[in-house]
Amino acid sequence: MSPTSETAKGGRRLVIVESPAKAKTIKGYLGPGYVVEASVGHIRDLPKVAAEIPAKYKGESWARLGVNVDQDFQPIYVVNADKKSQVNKLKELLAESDELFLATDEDREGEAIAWHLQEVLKPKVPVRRMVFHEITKDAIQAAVRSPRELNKRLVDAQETRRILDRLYGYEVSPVLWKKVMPRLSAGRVQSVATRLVVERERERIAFRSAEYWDLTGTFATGRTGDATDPGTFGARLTTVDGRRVATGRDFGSTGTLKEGSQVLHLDETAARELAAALEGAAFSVRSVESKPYRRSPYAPFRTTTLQQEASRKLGFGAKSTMQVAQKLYENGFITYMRTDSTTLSETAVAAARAQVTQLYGADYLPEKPRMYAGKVKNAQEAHEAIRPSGDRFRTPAETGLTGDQFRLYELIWKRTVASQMKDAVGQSVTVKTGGRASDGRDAEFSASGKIITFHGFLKAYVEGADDPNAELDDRERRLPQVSEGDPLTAREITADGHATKPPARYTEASLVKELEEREIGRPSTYASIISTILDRGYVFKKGTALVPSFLSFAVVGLLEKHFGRLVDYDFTARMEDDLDRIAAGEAQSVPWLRRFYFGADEAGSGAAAEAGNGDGDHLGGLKELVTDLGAIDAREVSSFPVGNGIVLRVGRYGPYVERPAPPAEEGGKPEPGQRADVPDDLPPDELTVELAEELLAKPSGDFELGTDPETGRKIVAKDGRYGPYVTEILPEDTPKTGKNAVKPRTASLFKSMSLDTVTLEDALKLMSLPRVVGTDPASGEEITAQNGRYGPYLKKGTDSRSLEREEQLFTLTLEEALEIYSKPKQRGRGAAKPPLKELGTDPVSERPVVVKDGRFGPYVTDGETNATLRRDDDIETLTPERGYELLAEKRAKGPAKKTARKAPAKKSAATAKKAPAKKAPAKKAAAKKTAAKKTTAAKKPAAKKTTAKTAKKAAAKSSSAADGTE
DNA sequence: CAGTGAGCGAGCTTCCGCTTGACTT
Repeated sequence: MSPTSETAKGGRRLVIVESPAKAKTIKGYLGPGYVVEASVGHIRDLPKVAAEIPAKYKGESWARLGVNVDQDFQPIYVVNADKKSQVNKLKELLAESDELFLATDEDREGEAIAWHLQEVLKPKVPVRRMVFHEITKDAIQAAVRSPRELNKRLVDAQETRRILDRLYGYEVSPVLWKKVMPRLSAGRVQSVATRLVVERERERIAFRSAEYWDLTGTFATGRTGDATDPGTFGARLTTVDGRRVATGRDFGSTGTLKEGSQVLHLDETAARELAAALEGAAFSVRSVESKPYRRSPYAPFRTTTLQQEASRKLGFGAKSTMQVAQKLYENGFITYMRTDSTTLSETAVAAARAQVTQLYGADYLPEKPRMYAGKVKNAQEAHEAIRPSGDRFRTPAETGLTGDQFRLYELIWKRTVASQMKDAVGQSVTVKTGGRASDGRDAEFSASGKIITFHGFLKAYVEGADDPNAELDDRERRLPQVSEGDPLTAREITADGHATKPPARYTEASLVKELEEREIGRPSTYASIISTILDRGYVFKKGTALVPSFLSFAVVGLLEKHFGRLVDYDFTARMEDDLDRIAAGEAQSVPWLRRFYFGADEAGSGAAAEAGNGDGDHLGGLKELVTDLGAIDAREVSSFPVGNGIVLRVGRYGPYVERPAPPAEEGGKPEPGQRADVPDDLPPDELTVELAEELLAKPSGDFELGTDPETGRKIVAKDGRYGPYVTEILPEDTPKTGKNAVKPRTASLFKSMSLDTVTLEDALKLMSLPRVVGTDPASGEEITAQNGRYGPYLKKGTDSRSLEREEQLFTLTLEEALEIYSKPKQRGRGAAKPPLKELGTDPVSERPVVVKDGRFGPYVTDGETNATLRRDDDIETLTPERGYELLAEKRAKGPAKKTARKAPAKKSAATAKKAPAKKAPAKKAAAKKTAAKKTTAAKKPAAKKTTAKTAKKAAAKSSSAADGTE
């Protein structure tokens, strides 16, 4: 039953694959009668943001998660916004078809995509599941002939994974917003990736270097060198009086020899003395040892190895490697680039072998094709290895490619061809030579060389190495032809000093490699994992190295301490095992999720046994961990001792060092202590006590403006929490506490001024504020002009009036001031402003509805209920109906939310009232500074949010403090 | 992380895995 005979019957089939490029290729293999279209990846998912949650679930407590945790973790699926048009297209095509083939990838995600397609398209025609692992005509036609059923268990496993990731991400991230900084994130993959980078940095910080010395000698045979025999060779000192000389490997991370080590540790003096004593000594060859050398080619590329090699050889980052590969794939030059398989199809093997014979000759071709078994533990092998496409590989020159695409193609081509070539073989030789020093000590030197007699695959491809020294591995090194007993002359013997080095930082490529080995992440996500941790500010790049920020130390520290199980390196691996059992029908999704989320209280229950990833009797669920946050001390998780009593703290505006002030006297207010900003890009292992002292001694970012001629004090301009300001430096002996405390005069810059242009004159003028404008003849009260939180204002006793312009602080006359005071106080600029739009009368409250502009942007109000416009709403096009709808929504959820929130806050009712007062100050300046520091998008909302969280935190803190004293 | 004087509506951030264009700079 060939496809063509089916066509003759007039049946029309719709085949859906994941990728458009794949659809194009397959179309050619199936011919007429088949319509091949792509789903373009997943088409449905849990709602990502609040706006995507269907209205009917909006009031539910779990709606935020998109998963009904109270009812068997029922997920809410919505068609992805960017896939709606594609889904419609598929629906139309299906309407004209007699049969549907779901030909998505044969792995967990692919099976799920097929299931979602079936759910969304609701086909009325027969549905078949069709799978293939290579895109060749034979494979595709065979796949069409032998379809199978959808594997619902595999879909269950995927859904379980999806829900777990959602619960983890959307429950733990908010903990970070509350305890560290808004907009941060946590997730099964990114948090472990960040932890790896942080732990490596911790090792580097703890590392103590060791210095050790040895000798290098140049030995001559007495013969003149030629092409096959160099005549001389270099060798390194290995033993003295039979005792091995220490090398880097003999030292631990503490800078001392490893426990129980018997090796000889030479320092500079000892090395130089020995070198001198060996001068003129007679040497001879003690042994010549020859071993066969054999090396097999590397497996063809999969995603991670491609990323590693492109990084080492071409200097590409993971993201650009994938972008270039995507182009090559789309234009038909290579097979699919997101794969965990190293398997080549039969066609590919044949093509590679043909090319080996053609380019290198039959001598380089092994008798049988080489097979590469998958080394990746959780590999799903839905695709082939990454290789040149087609049944005949185009040489790089034949492709007509240029630039990065050419270079990446060449790399892939070489690696693929080399993978079907013979081993490289040769001999490795070790020559030992010894002599007696003038002081009687015996010194032995060793040299090793390698001769390759048959290059095999090395003709085509040599793998790059992260460590440049290791790259020499594949190179030849010839030693002179010597035999035991041959006399040698030591031409030169030099003492060399070495130091042990801390473990290297991860690069993008080595981190991806580590993640793959630990079964964390998938080929389609490796590049984006890097992007995520870079975007969040958890790591930054210094050259190719990934350096963790202090922020990541705080975040990882918190997660390790309070969510240890979730950032365990084996968490994902265990999850994979459990998912496999779900896919095999040996375990159930719901009990597994229940145990993860609600914990397992009933010991030995079926659920506990099935989840299988805990060790204790009682396993606290995620929900419990994120509900009770009292145990997480925000200050503690963001503080790290540096030494000398100095603490590094991660603040909302970046890292800073602090030397806490001495404890406050009885009843006195604690002093803030001495602080200094730490550059955002300072690698944590470079923050020494010395550097911290230096930073504290010379606060960074100060602009010295000069000296106040009247007081002799230094005047500086700084960037503070509330924006740029000027202040004076008080003499060291000024009392800062107690009764006679003197505070420095400070003043915010006017908006027209900037830190780098402000002059001493400006500063002195600003610091002269508040200015006495005059006395109100009516009351005898003094009227002053000053600059405050809300801008310039006049003050008379407790009565204040805002001024329009900052300059008025200096120019306003008493008459003008009295004029202002003669008018009633104008409250709030919003009140004076006319509404942005009038919408008519609300059907429920029967009040006029208008759109106003407020602190949080435009909102609709009927004078009683207020509702902020949503992201998609536009003032211009907003209809009255939409306005009523927003108000109705707000009325519906308003009271429910209030009671829900009040319940846990009972204890702190008294302190909670104070919070709003504290809330305001940080607002304006926080916005400014955040905007200045962060270059990423969406600055304003982030800064505004800070306010609320800070206030809440303050309230929470004071309440817990109060609890403590009871 | 400076220190001041009012009053006003919250809503959103975030996960991992599949896939590409459609957007704007």
